[in-house]
Amino acid sequence: MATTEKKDYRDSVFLPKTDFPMRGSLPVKEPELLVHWQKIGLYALLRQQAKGHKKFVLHDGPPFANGHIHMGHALNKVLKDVVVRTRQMLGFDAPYVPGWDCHGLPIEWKIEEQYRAKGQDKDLIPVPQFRAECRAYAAHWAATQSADFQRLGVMGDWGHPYTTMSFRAEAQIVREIHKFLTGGLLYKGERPVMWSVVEKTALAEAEIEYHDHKSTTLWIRFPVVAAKNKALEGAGIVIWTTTPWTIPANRAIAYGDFAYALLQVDGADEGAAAQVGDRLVVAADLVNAFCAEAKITAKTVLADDLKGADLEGVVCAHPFRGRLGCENYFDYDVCLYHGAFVTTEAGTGFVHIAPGHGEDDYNLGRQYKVKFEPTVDADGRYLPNIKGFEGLYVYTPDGKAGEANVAVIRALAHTGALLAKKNITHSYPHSWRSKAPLIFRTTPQWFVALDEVKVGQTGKTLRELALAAIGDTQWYPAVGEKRIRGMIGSRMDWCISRQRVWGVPIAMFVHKKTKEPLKDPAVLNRIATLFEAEGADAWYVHPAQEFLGEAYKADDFDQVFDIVDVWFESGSTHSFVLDQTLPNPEWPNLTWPADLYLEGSDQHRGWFHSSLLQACGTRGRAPYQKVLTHGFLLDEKGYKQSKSSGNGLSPVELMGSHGADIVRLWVLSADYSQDVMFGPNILKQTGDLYRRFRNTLRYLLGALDGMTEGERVPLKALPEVERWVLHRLAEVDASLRAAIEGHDYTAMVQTLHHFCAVDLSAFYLDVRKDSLYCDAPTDEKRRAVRTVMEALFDHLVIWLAPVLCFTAEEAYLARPSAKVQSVHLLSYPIVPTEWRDEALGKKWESLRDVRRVVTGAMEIARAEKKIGSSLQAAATVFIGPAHTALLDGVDLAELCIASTVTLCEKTAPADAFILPDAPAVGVTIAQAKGEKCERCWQVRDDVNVDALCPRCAAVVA
RNA sequence: GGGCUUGUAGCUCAGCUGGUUAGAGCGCGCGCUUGAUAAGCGUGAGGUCGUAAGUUCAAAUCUUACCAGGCCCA
Repeated sequence: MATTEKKDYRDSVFLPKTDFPMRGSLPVKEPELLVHWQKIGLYALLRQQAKGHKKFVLHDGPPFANGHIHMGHALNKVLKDVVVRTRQMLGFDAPYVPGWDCHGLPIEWKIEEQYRAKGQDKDLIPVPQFRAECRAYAAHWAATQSADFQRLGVMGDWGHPYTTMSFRAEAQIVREIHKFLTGGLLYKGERPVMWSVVEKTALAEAEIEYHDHKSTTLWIRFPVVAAKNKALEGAGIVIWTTTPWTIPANRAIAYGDFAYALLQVDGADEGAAAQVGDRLVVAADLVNAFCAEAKITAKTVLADDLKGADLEGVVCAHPFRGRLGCENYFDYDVCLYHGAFVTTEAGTGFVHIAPGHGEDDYNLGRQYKVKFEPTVDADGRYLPNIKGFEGLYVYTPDGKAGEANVAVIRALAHTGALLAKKNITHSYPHSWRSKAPLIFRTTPQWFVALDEVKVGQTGKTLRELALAAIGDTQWYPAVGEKRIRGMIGSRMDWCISRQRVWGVPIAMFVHKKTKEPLKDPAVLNRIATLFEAEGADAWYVHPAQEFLGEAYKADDFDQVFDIVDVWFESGSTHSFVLDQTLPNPEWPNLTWPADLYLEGSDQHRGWFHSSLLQACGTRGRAPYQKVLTHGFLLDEKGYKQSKSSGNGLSPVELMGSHGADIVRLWVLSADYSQDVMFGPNILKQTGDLYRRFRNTLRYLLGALDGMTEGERVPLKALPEVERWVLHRLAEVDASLRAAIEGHDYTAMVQTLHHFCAVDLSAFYLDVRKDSLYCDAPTDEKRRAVRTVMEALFDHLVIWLAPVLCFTAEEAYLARPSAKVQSVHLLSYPIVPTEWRDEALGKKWESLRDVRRVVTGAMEIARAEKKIGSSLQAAATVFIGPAHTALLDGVDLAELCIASTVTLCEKTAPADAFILPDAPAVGVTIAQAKGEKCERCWQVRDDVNVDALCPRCAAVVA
């Protein structure tokens, strides 16, 4: 009687076996691995192991110690981590010391806010106490961020990071300031800032908000007293302003790059200030608009093509020249200058310039060396030198309009200079706190000179040095160079003083009489030494005389209490972190200059910029060899992420829900040289990407169950497919190294993924299932397969380690053969040169082309219900002579996972399947004849009574 | 408003210095497998290369303008 019951040989098949789970459960597993790394002291092991290797130092740009990390931080830190890890695995000693930027306004605000919430006046709090609270606040957030960065898998010296508020850092920052002082680069100047008369303080950009504001706009003529073009003499240059109170501060007039008209008034309405016969100059395009405002009813255009050459050198009188009560204060010349910022959008095409009361005004004034004086005091009142207007308020202490505008308008009307006025409502800066309108006002500030002074013995100015240093630096992407060059080339002197509390003081003394800063090294040393011992608080705690010593009298000096711009501080991190020439360097394993700075592209204006100026001013060159920038984080639609639009995702939450490796993989699969998008869809796709990597590792782990060294087969004894895999491994290795060299990590990830998905999963691993599952463990072929699979695993796990630092570790430790405590202690494998075999590579490309025709044909047979699994198929492959040599000795059935493949060197029949790419190959599919081997599932004609093919029968026996 | 910059299938990316029907992977549809199974294999459908002009025998690739973004300034 025939057996109807099928035999079950499942237990005799060598299926993959591993404890490495298919699902990562990363939120659970990753923290365990962090503990493992901590336990073995991984960072220290890495340093120890790489001792003596060539250094690669990435100097960390310090994030601000304020608030939770966001995806932008994650992007930046993961990139840095991958750079460091890949360099380390390439054989460098790549230490990483993370740091924090701890001083600055936002932290001050938070502390002020706490006082306000308690109803206390922060101005009554002693400075050291206030600073102590700022310090505690910064320390708290640095610790929080540190935990988050570590959770991301970022490897570094977390036990010993740098901060800008450590006593050592504060002391070194003050020493760096002193270098600029003694080098003569530091000077005191005046500069307009946004000023609140209510709070009596300068405001930073972030403290300003814009609201609608009603202003009186004026059309004012300035009589021409001298001009090259004689037609202009006696005419009036008409300016337009929205801030009447700045007229007493007027020192110049700016014109633009367009045509101006000279017109003669022929008729005017009653009440018009312009008289018949008056000649006036305005932009040609604005003649009609102006005449309407000035009630000029008839005019003759005497010229309409006056250009820069006509206007250059024109000298006007101030409208208040000779005015009674002004004591000749306004008798100076008002000259015309070209200003690129002048437009014809509104007004007259002439901009009145008060260098003390506007950014453009100030710059133009500096450019043409226009003399000016302070006009308004801290309370918003005209200073006594403004004769005729002294003591009038621009804005009163409660933020209301003062008398200044009205007084100025009245005076202008009196002198006949006022041609028209009109009220407008426009967007105007206000204090975010008091909501009062702001004014531009000059205040004394400390500047670093870019052009006026030579730096040390270099014979070059700071700007020249910086521009040269830009050329000596490698910029990735290359456009970065252009960007920073433009900024350094056109920027003004560096204003490094801030009237704040939480920072490093510009600790020095200025002689009360001579106004000369004291440069005595003994004094400066005492300052730095005390800072090193007690922090910068020392400046507020110790009496001035203690710093000055016995050689000077404190009464003769003003102590400077301005603090330094935080950009100067972060621009100095290279000194107190990297500089090995300082006494007792804190991180002796670092080097100066850094090999690499890596930050977002906004840092061309920020950290790259300030570090460059700082280092050029103190050391004559850039603190970095190479600068890499990444783009900004955008949402999936390409819009910027912001709190208000709610399109941001928290990396901390993502690590809790998906895992850090997913976040890391996202970073590395995006092109970071441009802006990087992120959102739910991209997250999902990253998860899919991840699973492919994870499952590839898992399959290899399962396939290698019980693998021993003795099982390995030498290269020469390997079948061709195995040798082809090794060839691919060699190719991938070369691609990866090239990608890493060019910082093209996207290519690195894509190469790896393509290899796993296309070469391995869809081809090699699939083809070798038969041998792996069914051949005897001692079978030479199966041993060859496992030899190659072991090589695959050993390479992949290391290649993936810099990116999937958790998953790679988990997989590595899952191998019983793991030789070291962590995959991260390994270097990239050196691929044996004999693995590379170009001819074999080409051959197998062609074989896979043939395979594609067969799988295509099978798909049709499946659709026709002729076959289900590919092992039910018997394929006939029709080839031309070109393929004879290619297929010689090749087991196509095995490659195509068919039960039989018959080669036929004939023209394919009409019903054969042909792919357009491979017209020389035709395939027909029939059902395989014979019985199914119940163990290997091949359909054969030699299956025995136990439903086994001879091979399987031998293995089972 | 200025400087720099981006826009190729639903998603992430390739497409070198202009040259045949624009590629890959993922996702999606369909099918197979049920011995990688919350997996694996096969196969199919998706793009007027942001828009519009122009240069050229020929443009995703060069030029200009425009649209929509981004960074930094004003």
